[in-house]
Amino acid sequence: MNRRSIIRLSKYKNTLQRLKAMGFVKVFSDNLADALGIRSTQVRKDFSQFKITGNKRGGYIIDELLEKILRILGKTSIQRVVLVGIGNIGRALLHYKGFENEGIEIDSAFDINPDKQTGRDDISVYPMEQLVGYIQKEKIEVAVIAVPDIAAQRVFDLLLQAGIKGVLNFAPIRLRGPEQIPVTNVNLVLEIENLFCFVNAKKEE
Amino acid sequence: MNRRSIIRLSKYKNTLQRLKAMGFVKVFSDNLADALGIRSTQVRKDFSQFKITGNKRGGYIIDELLEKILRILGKTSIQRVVLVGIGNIGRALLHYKGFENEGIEIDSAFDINPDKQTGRDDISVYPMEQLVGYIQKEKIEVAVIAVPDIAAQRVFDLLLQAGIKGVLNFAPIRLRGPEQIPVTNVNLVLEIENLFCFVNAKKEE
DNA sequence: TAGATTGTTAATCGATTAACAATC
DNA sequence: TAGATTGTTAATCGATTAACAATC
Repeated sequence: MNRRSIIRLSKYKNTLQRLKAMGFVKVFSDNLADALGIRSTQVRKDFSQFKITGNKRGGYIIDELLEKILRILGKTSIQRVVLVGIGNIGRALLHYKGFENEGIEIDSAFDINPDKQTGRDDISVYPMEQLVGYIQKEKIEVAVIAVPDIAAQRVFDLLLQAGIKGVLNFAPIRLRGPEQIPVTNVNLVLEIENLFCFVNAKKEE
Repeated sequence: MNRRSIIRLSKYKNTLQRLKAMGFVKVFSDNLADALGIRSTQVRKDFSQFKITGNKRGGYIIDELLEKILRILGKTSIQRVVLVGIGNIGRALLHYKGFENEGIEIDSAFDINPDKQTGRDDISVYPMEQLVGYIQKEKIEVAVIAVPDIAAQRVFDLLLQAGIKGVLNFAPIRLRGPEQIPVTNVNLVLEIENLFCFVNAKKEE
Protein backbone atom coordinates (compact mmCIF):
# COMPACT_ATOMS: atom_id res chain seq x y z
CA MET A 1 0.00 0.00 0.00
CA ASN A 2 2.62 2.53 -0.97
CA ARG A 3 2.02 5.95 -2.42
CA ARG A 4 3.22 5.10 -5.90
CA SER A 5 0.92 2.16 -6.34
CA ILE A 6 -2.04 4.29 -5.25
CA ILE A 7 -1.14 6.96 -7.78
CA ARG A 8 -1.03 4.26 -10.43
CA LEU A 9 -4.41 3.01 -9.24
CA SER A 10 -5.79 6.47 -9.94
CA LYS A 11 -4.32 6.38 -13.41
CA TYR A 12 -5.74 2.93 -14.09
CA LYS A 13 -9.10 4.35 -13.10
CA ASN A 14 -8.84 7.22 -15.60
CA THR A 15 -7.79 4.86 -18.37
CA LEU A 16 -10.60 2.43 -17.58
CA GLN A 17 -13.20 5.17 -17.58
CA ARG A 18 -12.05 6.27 -21.00
CA LEU A 19 -12.05 2.70 -22.34
CA LYS A 20 -15.51 2.18 -20.93
CA ALA A 21 -16.77 5.35 -22.62
CA MET A 22 -15.38 3.96 -25.87
CA GLY A 23 -17.47 0.84 -25.46
CA PHE A 24 -14.81 -1.64 -24.38
CA VAL A 25 -15.79 -4.44 -22.04
CA LYS A 26 -12.56 -6.29 -21.28
CA VAL A 27 -8.99 -5.16 -20.71
CA PHE A 28 -5.67 -6.97 -20.31
CA SER A 29 -2.86 -6.03 -17.97
CA ASP A 30 -0.82 -5.41 -21.11
CA ASN A 31 -3.25 -2.71 -22.30
CA LEU A 32 -3.15 -0.85 -19.00
CA ALA A 33 0.63 -1.13 -18.93
CA ASP A 34 0.88 0.45 -22.38
CA ALA A 35 -1.45 3.28 -21.40
CA LEU A 36 0.65 4.15 -18.36
CA GLY A 37 4.01 3.44 -19.94
CA ILE A 38 4.89 0.65 -17.46
CA ARG A 39 5.22 -3.16 -17.52
CA SER A 40 2.30 -5.53 -17.32
CA THR A 41 3.86 -7.28 -14.34
CA GLN A 42 3.67 -3.99 -12.50
CA VAL A 43 -0.05 -3.79 -13.22
CA ARG A 44 -0.70 -7.32 -11.98
CA LYS A 45 1.52 -6.82 -8.96
CA ASP A 46 -0.49 -3.70 -8.06
CA PHE A 47 -3.77 -5.54 -8.43
CA SER A 48 -2.40 -8.42 -6.41
CA GLN A 49 -1.52 -6.07 -3.56
CA PHE A 50 -5.04 -4.70 -3.49
CA LYS A 51 -6.54 -8.18 -3.78
CA ILE A 52 -7.97 -7.48 -7.21
CA THR A 53 -8.23 -10.65 -9.31
CA GLY A 54 -8.94 -11.13 -12.99
CA ASN A 55 -9.63 -14.15 -15.17
CA LYS A 56 -6.75 -16.28 -16.31
CA ARG A 57 -6.66 -16.04 -20.05
CA GLY A 58 -9.62 -13.64 -20.05
CA GLY A 59 -8.16 -10.41 -18.65
CA TYR A 60 -10.36 -8.15 -16.58
CA ILE A 61 -13.98 -7.05 -16.98
CA ILE A 62 -13.73 -3.25 -17.09
CA ASP A 63 -16.91 -2.67 -15.09
CA GLU A 64 -15.86 -4.99 -12.29
CA LEU A 65 -12.31 -3.71 -12.23
CA LEU A 66 -13.45 -0.09 -12.18
CA GLU A 67 -15.84 -0.73 -9.34
CA LYS A 68 -13.14 -2.39 -7.25
CA ILE A 69 -10.69 0.43 -7.89
CA LEU A 70 -13.25 3.11 -7.13
CA ARG A 71 -14.05 1.38 -3.87
CA ILE A 72 -10.37 1.30 -2.93
CA LEU A 73 -9.96 4.95 -3.87
CA GLY A 74 -13.01 5.75 -1.76
CA LYS A 75 -14.72 7.37 -4.69
CA THR A 76 -18.14 5.92 -4.12
CA SER A 77 -19.32 9.09 -2.43
CA ILE A 78 -18.47 12.75 -2.97
CA GLN A 79 -15.21 13.78 -1.33
CA ARG A 80 -15.44 17.13 0.38
CA VAL A 81 -12.49 19.39 1.07
CA VAL A 82 -12.11 22.81 2.62
CA LEU A 83 -9.89 25.43 1.09
CA VAL A 84 -7.86 27.66 3.39
CA GLY A 85 -6.56 30.83 1.79
CA ILE A 86 -8.13 32.67 -1.12
CA GLY A 87 -5.08 34.00 -2.92
CA ASN A 88 -3.96 33.28 -6.46
CA ILE A 89 -3.66 29.57 -5.98
CA GLY A 90 -6.82 29.30 -3.93
CA ARG A 91 -8.84 31.16 -6.50
CA ALA A 92 -7.51 28.97 -9.29
CA LEU A 93 -8.57 25.89 -7.36
CA LEU A 94 -12.05 27.33 -6.80
CA HIS A 95 -12.54 27.66 -10.53
CA TYR A 96 -10.72 24.52 -11.53
CA LYS A 97 -13.07 22.35 -13.56
CA GLY A 98 -11.20 19.10 -13.04
CA PHE A 99 -12.47 18.38 -9.55
CA GLU A 100 -16.15 17.73 -9.98
CA ASN A 101 -15.73 15.08 -12.66
CA GLU A 102 -13.67 13.17 -10.14
CA GLY A 103 -16.15 13.48 -7.31
CA ILE A 104 -14.16 16.09 -5.43
CA GLU A 105 -16.03 19.08 -4.06
CA ILE A 106 -14.69 22.22 -2.45
CA ASP A 107 -17.14 22.50 0.39
CA SER A 108 -16.22 25.93 1.69
CA ALA A 109 -13.36 28.39 1.88
CA PHE A 110 -11.64 30.17 4.75
CA ASP A 111 -9.58 33.34 4.80
CA ILE A 112 -8.45 35.86 7.40
CA ASN A 113 -10.43 38.33 5.33
CA PRO A 114 -13.89 36.76 4.94
CA ASP A 115 -14.98 39.57 2.64
CA LYS A 116 -12.97 37.96 -0.12
CA GLN A 117 -15.14 36.52 -2.83
CA THR A 118 -14.88 33.01 -4.17
CA GLY A 119 -16.58 33.98 -7.40
CA ARG A 120 -18.85 30.98 -6.96
CA ASP A 121 -22.34 31.23 -5.54
CA ASP A 122 -22.22 27.72 -4.14
CA ILE A 123 -19.09 28.17 -2.01
CA SER A 124 -19.18 30.40 1.06
CA VAL A 125 -16.24 32.15 2.65
CA TYR A 126 -15.85 32.02 6.41
CA PRO A 127 -13.40 33.81 8.71
CA MET A 128 -10.46 31.79 10.00
CA GLU A 129 -11.94 31.71 13.51
CA GLN A 130 -14.65 29.34 12.34
CA LEU A 131 -12.26 26.87 10.67
CA VAL A 132 -11.90 24.43 13.56
CA GLY A 133 -15.59 24.40 14.47
CA TYR A 134 -16.68 23.97 10.87
CA ILE A 135 -14.40 21.03 10.16
CA GLN A 136 -15.57 19.26 13.29
CA LYS A 137 -19.25 19.94 12.70
CA GLU A 138 -19.16 18.99 9.02
CA LYS A 139 -16.76 16.07 9.53
CA ILE A 140 -14.39 17.33 6.81
CA GLU A 141 -11.39 15.07 6.39
CA VAL A 142 -9.15 16.78 3.87
CA ALA A 143 -8.03 20.41 3.63
CA VAL A 144 -6.05 22.41 1.09
CA ILE A 145 -3.59 24.98 2.44
CA ALA A 146 -3.11 27.86 0.00
CA VAL A 147 -1.98 30.61 2.36
CA PRO A 148 1.35 32.49 2.36
CA ASP A 149 4.19 30.42 3.80
CA ILE A 150 4.46 32.41 7.02
CA ALA A 151 0.85 31.52 7.87
CA ALA A 152 0.95 27.90 6.74
CA GLN A 153 2.18 26.27 9.94
CA ARG A 154 -0.39 28.13 12.03
CA VAL A 155 -3.17 26.99 9.71
CA PHE A 156 -1.86 23.44 9.81
CA ASP A 157 -1.92 23.50 13.62
CA LEU A 158 -5.54 24.64 13.53
CA LEU A 159 -6.43 21.87 11.11
CA LEU A 160 -4.77 19.27 13.31
CA GLN A 161 -6.63 20.63 16.30
CA ALA A 162 -9.85 20.20 14.33
CA GLY A 163 -8.93 16.59 13.65
CA ILE A 164 -8.17 16.82 9.93
CA LYS A 165 -7.05 13.54 8.31
CA GLY A 166 -5.03 14.75 5.33
CA VAL A 167 -3.65 17.99 3.86
CA LEU A 168 -2.63 19.23 0.44
CA ASN A 169 -0.10 22.00 1.00
CA PHE A 170 0.85 24.65 -1.55
CA ALA A 171 3.02 26.68 0.84
CA PRO A 172 6.72 26.10 0.15
CA ILE A 173 7.59 24.99 3.67
CA ARG A 174 7.75 21.71 5.50
CA LEU A 175 4.77 21.46 7.81
CA ARG A 176 5.51 19.89 11.16
CA GLY A 177 2.98 17.62 12.74
CA PRO A 178 2.20 14.01 13.64
CA GLU A 179 3.48 11.45 11.18
CA GLN A 180 0.20 9.65 10.70
CA ILE A 181 -1.43 12.66 9.07
CA PRO A 182 -0.44 12.59 5.38
CA VAL A 183 0.67 15.91 3.91
CA THR A 184 1.17 16.22 0.17
CA ASN A 185 3.31 19.17 -0.86
CA VAL A 186 2.93 20.91 -4.19
CA ASN A 187 5.81 23.29 -4.67
CA LEU A 188 5.67 24.96 -8.06
CA VAL A 189 8.93 26.84 -7.70
CA LEU A 190 10.73 23.63 -6.88
CA GLU A 191 9.30 21.89 -9.93
CA ILE A 192 10.43 24.61 -12.30
CA GLU A 193 13.86 24.87 -10.70
CA ASN A 194 14.14 21.15 -11.12
CA LEU A 195 13.42 21.38 -14.81
CA PHE A 196 16.03 24.05 -15.35
CA CYS A 197 18.55 21.95 -13.56
CA PHE A 198 17.89 19.04 -15.90
CA VAL A 199 18.07 21.30 -18.90
CA ASN A 200 21.39 22.70 -17.72
CA ALA A 201 22.77 19.28 -16.96
CA LYS A 202 21.88 18.11 -20.47
CA LYS A 203 23.63 21.09 -22.00
CA GLU A 204 26.90 20.26 -20.28
CA GLU A 205 26.93 16.66 -21.48
CA MET B 1 22.11 12.86 -10.85
CA ASN B 2 18.64 11.57 -10.11
CA ARG B 3 15.55 13.68 -9.74
CA ARG B 4 15.23 13.18 -6.00
CA SER B 5 18.72 14.37 -5.22
CA ILE B 6 18.13 17.50 -7.30
CA ILE B 7 14.93 18.26 -5.43
CA ARG B 8 16.88 17.90 -2.20
CA LEU B 9 19.53 20.22 -3.59
CA SER B 10 16.84 22.85 -4.06
CA LYS B 11 15.74 22.37 -0.48
CA TYR B 12 19.30 22.65 0.81
CA LYS B 13 19.50 25.92 -1.08
CA ASN B 14 16.37 27.30 0.60
CA THR B 15 17.61 26.26 4.03
CA LEU B 16 21.04 27.77 3.41
CA GLN B 17 19.58 31.05 2.25
CA ARG B 18 17.57 31.27 5.44
CA LEU B 19 20.54 30.39 7.62
CA LYS B 20 22.62 32.99 5.82
CA ALA B 21 19.95 35.62 6.39
CA MET B 22 20.09 34.74 10.08
CA GLY B 23 23.80 35.45 10.11
CA PHE B 24 25.19 31.93 10.21
CA VAL B 25 28.51 31.23 8.53
CA LYS B 26 29.04 27.49 8.85
CA VAL B 27 26.71 24.52 8.62
CA PHE B 28 27.13 20.78 9.28
CA SER B 29 25.56 17.98 7.31
CA ASP B 30 23.67 17.16 10.49
CA ASN B 31 22.00 20.58 10.49
CA LEU B 32 20.84 20.28 6.91
CA ALA B 33 19.63 16.75 7.56
CA ASP B 34 17.51 17.96 10.47
CA ALA B 35 16.03 20.77 8.41
CA LEU B 36 14.94 18.40 5.67
CA GLY B 37 14.01 15.53 7.92
CA ILE B 38 16.59 13.15 6.42
CA ARG B 39 19.89 11.55 7.51
CA SER B 40 23.22 13.33 7.46
CA THR B 41 24.72 10.54 5.33
CA GLN B 42 22.13 11.36 2.71
CA VAL B 43 23.30 14.98 2.69
CA ARG B 44 26.95 14.04 2.31
CA LYS B 45 26.13 11.44 -0.31
CA ASP B 46 24.26 14.09 -2.31
CA PHE B 47 27.17 16.51 -2.06
CA SER B 48 29.57 13.77 -2.99
CA GLN B 49 27.59 13.04 -6.16
CA PHE B 50 27.74 16.68 -7.18
CA LYS B 51 31.42 16.92 -6.28
CA ILE B 52 30.76 19.33 -3.43
CA THR B 53 33.34 19.00 -0.66
CA GLY B 54 33.45 20.41 2.82
CA ASN B 55 36.06 20.58 5.55
CA LYS B 56 36.69 17.54 7.69
CA ARG B 57 35.77 18.49 11.19
CA GLY B 58 34.74 21.97 10.07
CA GLY B 59 31.50 21.43 8.16
CA TYR B 60 30.68 23.66 5.22
CA ILE B 61 31.02 27.41 4.71
CA ILE B 62 27.50 28.53 3.88
CA ASP B 63 28.56 31.08 1.27
CA GLU B 64 30.73 28.62 -0.62
CA LEU B 65 28.18 25.84 -0.39
CA LEU B 66 25.38 28.09 -1.56
CA GLU B 67 27.37 29.30 -4.50
CA LYS B 68 28.17 25.76 -5.60
CA ILE B 69 24.55 24.68 -5.29
CA LEU B 70 23.27 27.72 -7.16
CA ARG B 71 25.71 27.00 -9.97
CA ILE B 72 24.50 23.40 -10.18
CA LEU B 73 20.88 24.52 -10.15
CA GLY B 74 21.74 26.98 -12.89
CA LYS B 75 20.42 29.84 -10.85
CA THR B 76 23.16 32.28 -11.56
CA SER B 77 21.10 34.04 -14.20
CA ILE B 78 17.39 34.69 -14.50
CA GLN B 79 15.47 31.69 -15.77
CA ARG B 80 12.81 32.61 -18.30
CA VAL B 81 9.74 30.53 -19.02
CA VAL B 82 6.78 30.98 -21.30
CA LEU B 83 3.26 30.26 -20.13
CA VAL B 84 0.85 28.61 -22.53
CA GLY B 85 -2.81 28.94 -21.59
CA ILE B 86 -4.35 31.72 -19.55
CA GLY B 87 -7.06 29.90 -17.65
CA ASN B 88 -7.41 29.55 -13.89
CA ILE B 89 -4.11 27.85 -13.37
CA GLY B 90 -2.28 30.09 -15.80
CA ARG B 91 -3.62 33.23 -14.17
CA ALA B 92 -2.64 31.98 -10.73
CA LEU B 93 0.90 31.39 -11.96
CA LEU B 94 1.05 34.87 -13.45
CA HIS B 95 0.32 36.37 -10.06
CA TYR B 96 2.26 33.89 -8.01
CA LYS B 97 4.81 35.79 -5.92
CA GLY B 98 7.08 32.85 -5.29
CA PHE B 99 8.83 32.88 -8.65
CA GLU B 100 10.78 36.10 -8.71
CA ASN B 101 12.54 35.49 -5.41
CA GLU B 102 13.89 32.34 -6.97
CA GLY B 103 15.06 33.96 -10.17
CA ILE B 104 12.26 32.58 -12.29
CA GLU B 105 10.52 34.94 -14.66
CA ILE B 106 7.43 34.40 -16.76
CA ASP B 107 8.64 36.00 -19.95
CA SER B 108 5.40 36.01 -21.91
CA ALA B 109 2.08 34.22 -22.22
CA PHE B 110 0.30 32.53 -25.12
CA ASP B 111 -3.37 31.75 -25.62
CA ILE B 112 -5.66 30.91 -28.51
CA ASN B 113 -7.46 34.09 -27.53
CA PRO B 114 -4.76 36.79 -27.37
CA ASP B 115 -7.27 39.32 -26.07
CA LYS B 116 -7.06 37.65 -22.69
CA GLN B 117 -5.37 39.79 -20.10
CA THR B 118 -2.53 38.70 -17.88
CA GLY B 119 -3.31 41.37 -15.32
CA ARG B 120 0.36 42.30 -15.38
CA ASP B 121 1.75 45.18 -17.40
CA ASP B 122 5.11 43.50 -17.83
CA ILE B 123 3.87 40.31 -19.44
CA SER B 124 2.42 40.38 -22.94
CA VAL B 125 -0.05 37.91 -24.41
CA TYR B 126 0.55 36.55 -27.90
CA PRO B 127 -1.63 34.37 -30.10
CA MET B 128 -0.75 30.71 -30.33
CA GLU B 129 0.51 31.09 -33.90
CA GLN B 130 3.52 33.04 -32.64
CA LEU B 131 4.52 30.47 -30.03
CA VAL B 132 7.08 28.56 -32.08
CA GLY B 133 8.70 31.64 -33.56
CA TYR B 134 8.91 33.41 -30.22
CA ILE B 135 10.55 30.52 -28.41
CA GLN B 136 13.15 30.17 -31.15
CA LYS B 137 13.87 33.89 -31.39
CA GLU B 138 14.09 34.42 -27.63
CA LYS B 139 15.86 31.12 -26.96
CA ILE B 140 13.34 30.11 -24.28
CA GLU B 141 14.13 26.72 -22.78
CA VAL B 142 11.28 25.92 -20.43
CA ALA B 143 7.53 26.22 -20.94
CA VAL B 144 4.51 25.77 -18.70
CA ILE B 145 1.46 24.08 -20.22
CA ALA B 146 -1.75 25.25 -18.54
CA VAL B 147 -4.27 24.59 -21.29
CA PRO B 148 -7.28 22.21 -21.19
CA ASP B 149 -6.27 18.57 -21.53
CA ILE B 150 -7.63 18.18 -25.06
CA ALA B 151 -5.26 20.93 -26.26
CA ALA B 152 -2.22 19.88 -24.26
CA GLN B 153 -0.69 17.38 -26.66
CA ARG B 154 -1.02 19.80 -29.57
CA VAL B 155 0.70 22.53 -27.55
CA PHE B 156 3.42 20.11 -26.52
CA ASP B 157 4.03 19.20 -30.17
CA LEU B 158 4.41 22.88 -31.00
CA LEU B 159 6.85 23.36 -28.15
CA LEU B 160 8.92 20.40 -29.29
CA GLN B 161 8.92 21.80 -32.81
CA ALA B 162 10.25 25.06 -31.38
CA GLY B 163 13.03 23.15 -29.65
CA ILE B 164 11.90 23.50 -26.04
CA LYS B 165 14.15 21.80 -23.47
CA GLY B 166 11.74 21.13 -20.59
CA VAL B 167 8.04 21.37 -19.79
CA LEU B 168 5.93 21.75 -16.67
CA ASN B 169 2.53 20.28 -17.48
CA PHE B 170 -0.66 20.97 -15.55
CA ALA B 171 -2.95 19.10 -17.96
CA PRO B 172 -4.00 15.74 -16.52
CA ILE B 173 -2.75 13.68 -19.43
CA ARG B 174 0.47 11.92 -20.30
CA LEU B 175 2.26 13.93 -22.96
CA ARG B 176 3.96 11.87 -25.61
CA GLY B 177 7.28 12.96 -26.98
CA PRO B 178 10.99 12.21 -27.06
CA GLU B 179 12.41 10.81 -23.84
CA GLN B 180 15.22 13.27 -23.51
CA ILE B 181 12.85 16.21 -22.99
CA PRO B 182 11.91 16.22 -19.32
CA VAL B 183 8.23 16.75 -18.56
CA THR B 184 7.10 17.35 -15.00
CA ASN B 185 3.43 16.68 -14.40
CA VAL B 186 1.45 18.48 -11.73
CA ASN B 187 -1.93 16.80 -11.39
CA LEU B 188 -3.95 18.37 -8.62
CA VAL B 189 -6.87 15.98 -8.89
CA LEU B 190 -4.54 13.03 -8.55
CA GLU B 191 -2.94 14.51 -5.44
CA ILE B 192 -6.25 15.02 -3.68
CA GLU B 193 -7.55 11.60 -4.69
CA ASN B 194 -4.39 10.17 -3.30
CA LEU B 195 -4.92 11.86 0.05
CA PHE B 196 -8.44 10.54 0.33
CA CYS B 197 -7.24 7.09 -0.41
CA PHE B 198 -4.77 7.28 2.46
CA VAL B 199 -7.39 8.67 4.76
CA ASN B 200 -9.76 5.85 3.86
CA ALA B 201 -7.08 3.23 4.24
CA LYS B 202 -6.28 4.53 7.73
CA LYS B 203 -9.92 4.36 8.73
CA GLU B 204 -10.16 0.70 7.86
CA GLU B 205 -7.18 -0.28 9.94
C1' DT C 1 45.97 15.05 21.27
C1' DA C 2 41.07 13.76 21.61
C1' DG C 3 36.86 14.58 19.67
C1' DA C 4 34.07 15.57 15.89
C1' DT C 5 32.88 15.65 11.25
C1' DT C 6 33.57 14.48 6.43
C1' DG C 7 33.55 11.26 2.50
C1' DT C 8 33.15 6.56 0.92
C1' DT C 9 32.36 1.70 1.01
C1' DA C 10 29.35 -1.97 2.05
C1' DA C 11 24.81 -3.42 3.76
C1' DT C 12 20.06 -2.74 3.70
C1' DC C 13 15.73 -1.73 2.09
C1' DG C 14 11.96 -1.19 -1.04
C1' DA C 15 10.19 -1.08 -5.54
C1' DT C 16 10.32 -2.90 -10.18
C1' DT C 17 10.90 -6.52 -13.35
C1' DA C 18 11.88 -11.19 -15.17
C1' DA C 19 10.65 -15.77 -15.08
C1' DC C 20 7.37 -19.15 -14.87
C1' DA C 21 3.80 -22.22 -12.93
C1' DA C 22 -1.17 -22.25 -12.86
C1' DT C 23 -5.16 -22.30 -15.55
C1' DC C 24 -8.81 -20.85 -18.51
C1' DT D 1 -5.66 -29.24 -26.81
C1' DA D 2 -2.60 -25.21 -27.73
C1' DG D 3 -2.10 -20.63 -26.84
C1' DA D 4 -2.57 -16.78 -23.97
C1' DT D 5 -2.95 -14.44 -19.81
C1' DT D 6 -3.00 -14.23 -14.84
C1' DG D 7 -0.76 -14.24 -10.27
C1' DT D 8 3.37 -15.10 -7.64
C1' DT D 9 8.07 -16.10 -6.60
C1' DA D 10 12.76 -14.90 -7.19
C1' DA D 11 16.14 -11.72 -9.24
C1' DT D 12 17.39 -7.19 -10.17
C1' DC D 13 17.90 -2.54 -9.65
C1' DG D 14 18.35 1.87 -7.46
C1' DA D 15 18.16 4.65 -3.53
C1' DT D 16 18.97 5.12 1.38
C1' DT D 17 21.48 4.18 5.45
C1' DA D 18 24.98 2.17 8.56
C1' DA D 19 29.59 1.66 9.45
C1' DC D 20 33.95 3.42 9.56
C1' DA D 21 38.48 5.09 7.92
C1' DA D 22 40.48 9.55 7.00
C1' DT D 23 41.57 13.83 8.89
C1' DC D 24 41.18 18.44 10.64
